[in-house]
Amino acid sequence: MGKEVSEKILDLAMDYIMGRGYNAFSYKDISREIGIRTSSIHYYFPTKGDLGKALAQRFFQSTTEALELIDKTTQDPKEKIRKFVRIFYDNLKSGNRACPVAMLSSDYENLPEEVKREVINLIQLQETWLAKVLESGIKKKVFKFSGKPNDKAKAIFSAIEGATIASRAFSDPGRILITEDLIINSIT
Amino acid sequence: MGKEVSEKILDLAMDYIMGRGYNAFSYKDISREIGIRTSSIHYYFPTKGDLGKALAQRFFQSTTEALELIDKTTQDPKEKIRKFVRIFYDNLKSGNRACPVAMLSSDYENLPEEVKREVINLIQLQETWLAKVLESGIKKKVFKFSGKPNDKAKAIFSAIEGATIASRAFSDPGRILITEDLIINSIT
DNA sequence: GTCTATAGCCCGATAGAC
DNA sequence: GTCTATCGGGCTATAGAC
Repeated sequence: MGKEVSEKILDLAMDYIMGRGYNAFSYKDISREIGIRTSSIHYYFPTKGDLGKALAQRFFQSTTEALELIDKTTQDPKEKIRKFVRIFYDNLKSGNRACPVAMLSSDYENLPEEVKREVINLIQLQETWLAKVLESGIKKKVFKFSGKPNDKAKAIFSAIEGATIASRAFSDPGRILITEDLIINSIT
Repeated sequence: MGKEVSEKILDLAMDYIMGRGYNAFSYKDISREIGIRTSSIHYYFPTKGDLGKALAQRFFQSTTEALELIDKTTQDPKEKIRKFVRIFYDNLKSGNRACPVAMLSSDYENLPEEVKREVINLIQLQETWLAKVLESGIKKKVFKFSGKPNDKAKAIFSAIEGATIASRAFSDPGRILITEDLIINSIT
């Protein structure tokens, strides 16, 4: 049994967003690759905002699971952060795709309202997780920094997002790794 | 004597790029604000690529001068980096504008060739300057880090760019300041 | 240098047949 | 569910009058 059409649409839209951004792909791009007409895509996702929202929500789900997996398999806070960064690195290595949150954030002003809301949720999910890891690292005395874990989490996430954008633009995934060093150095 | 029309066009285009991005403003947006027709803008900048290129080159010039000013008025490497970050912070405070390089980088795939080239130049200009500051900081023993200054410069610039994107999207310039802390902590 | 007018393209979206 | 056909709008860009 093949994949549902709506799933194929979401997969392709995700690739386009990670590679070019939300406003740089069209229903036509997707229709061409799937082999159906643009009007058929509107059957599944009446507006592009609907598509963006569905896609962001699906990504929220898979990100939640990825973070839970890290928590389940790793205790050391420093190692958790390394695994977190690894996700972004792998996306860049395989297909030069930036984090969808970074792409959506840099296009934030031009997004439909319903998509904006999902972007906020995605950032909060990841920054909250990072803050929790930082706190546990402080408690275990493997991390050392001044300031609130929450603020540190914001700075770390921004740094990773910036690195994915530069990495993708210049096809240089190595930028993620040197950013990982910067982050680890700043909290140990 | 008023400003040249071509200067007004460049000023407005710069504001739009810093606020929305290169592909999210049109000749019509600019024509509306200046009070001339779009065809008149084509008289000064035949294609949008010409406009983007001219604008990036003008920004290269002003950035060069800003960096020279820092070098002339500041000796302490740490203080140089603080002044560098301050530039991005001020742009966000006054008008919620992100660094044009960050905006252009995140839209990189969708830029005309001639603009892409200028973006590369702009990044190199700033990363080279940062690397120089880092080296002098190492020599003066006010900085301490492993790895190449060049790589550290890339990571620092990416982090700042990411912070400006998040700051602008969520109207929270404070993100720049916590990123400044992260950077300073990672090299001292 | 600025205008009017328009070409040519792409976009998201809808109506209605099958 | 998928199609054809089309609408209304946006965009960059050009031709040619003044």
